[in-house]
Amino acid sequence: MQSQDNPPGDATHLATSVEDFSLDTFLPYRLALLSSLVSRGIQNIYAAEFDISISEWRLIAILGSDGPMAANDIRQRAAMDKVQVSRAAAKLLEAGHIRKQVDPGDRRRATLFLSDSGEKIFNQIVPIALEREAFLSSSLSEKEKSNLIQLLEKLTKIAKEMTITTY
Amino acid sequence: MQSQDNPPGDATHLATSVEDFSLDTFLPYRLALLSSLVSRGIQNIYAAEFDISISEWRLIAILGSDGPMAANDIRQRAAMDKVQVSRAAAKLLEAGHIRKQVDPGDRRRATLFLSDSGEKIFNQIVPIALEREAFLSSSLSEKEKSNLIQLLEKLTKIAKEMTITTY
DNA sequence: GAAATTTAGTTACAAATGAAACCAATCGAG
DNA sequence: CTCGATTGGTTTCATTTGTAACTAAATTTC
Repeated sequence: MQSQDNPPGDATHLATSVEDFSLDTFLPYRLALLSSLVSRGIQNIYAAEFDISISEWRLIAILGSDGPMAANDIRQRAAMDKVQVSRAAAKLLEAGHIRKQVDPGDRRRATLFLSDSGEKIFNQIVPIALEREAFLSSSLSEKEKSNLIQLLEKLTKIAKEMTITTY
Repeated sequence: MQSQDNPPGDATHLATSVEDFSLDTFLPYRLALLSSLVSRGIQNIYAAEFDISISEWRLIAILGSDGPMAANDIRQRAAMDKVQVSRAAAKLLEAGHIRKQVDPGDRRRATLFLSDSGEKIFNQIVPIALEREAFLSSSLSEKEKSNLIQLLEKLTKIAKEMTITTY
């Protein structure tokens, strides 16, 4: 039984009743599907060309665009959990793409920053990332793009409220 | 150096140059962040109340809304890979939430369908899922919602083309 | 100023995931 | 027929991830 304003096959309306339910219009599923497709594509590139993972790339991206900061700041900035950050940092340190300088005032903290090779990777990856992003969103108009980011932002805000996280 | 039409702090415009680059406006990151927040929230509910994972829920959702089908059809329908489907099906079989009937014409194939307990879970979860979805998208107008689904659909189509998958 | 608490970050272990190899049934060309 | 290729699905193994426990430094409390 379909309601009047949710005609069958119209994937642009969210379902409101059990009878209407379909994964196709179920927002969490659509998001998960798209995100996994996109991430996978990107991951392959980063892994093949630079031998780094997505979370390592995130650290590089943050340190590259925002400048040096402590692991904990990265955690907040990128909504990663501390284990993720710690692991990514450990790998990047070992690979020599970042360095750490222990804060003399508080020896628990250490400021992380890109090494020369880290800078280099950042400068190389950004254009590739932007190019892929451009291609991905090539079917959208400028207006649609900004619209999308705005919508995602709204949803993210609510999703954060709904989840009890340590982020 | 910011370009004229990408003012700093305006998260609604995608970056176009290395100087502009920020994770905040990087679509793949925004998607990954939102998707992981949403999935995590949902996963907790499904796990706590029904002891099933996200992929198991997907099988139930598909079998519940589209009716019985073979594992391979589920794979296509839900853009899951065959290992995922196989594992989810194995667990659901063991838990007694689905059953399988081997196709006598082609003994490699088997049709999967919900058992009574599977039906029950489906009927219980759908309202919860829809409620959460409604809450998640409560900050969006009807128009924005349908807009969003449409945009996600466009992106998904392109993302699929960009990725060489077995899906 | 010693004991309890909090904060920053790491480590350890279990569960989830991904890639590739694998098995078994069917199809299809010669 | 029959031997190679394809299809449907499972298993194996290595890597990733998530949760919780843990260390070490700093801060607070009494």
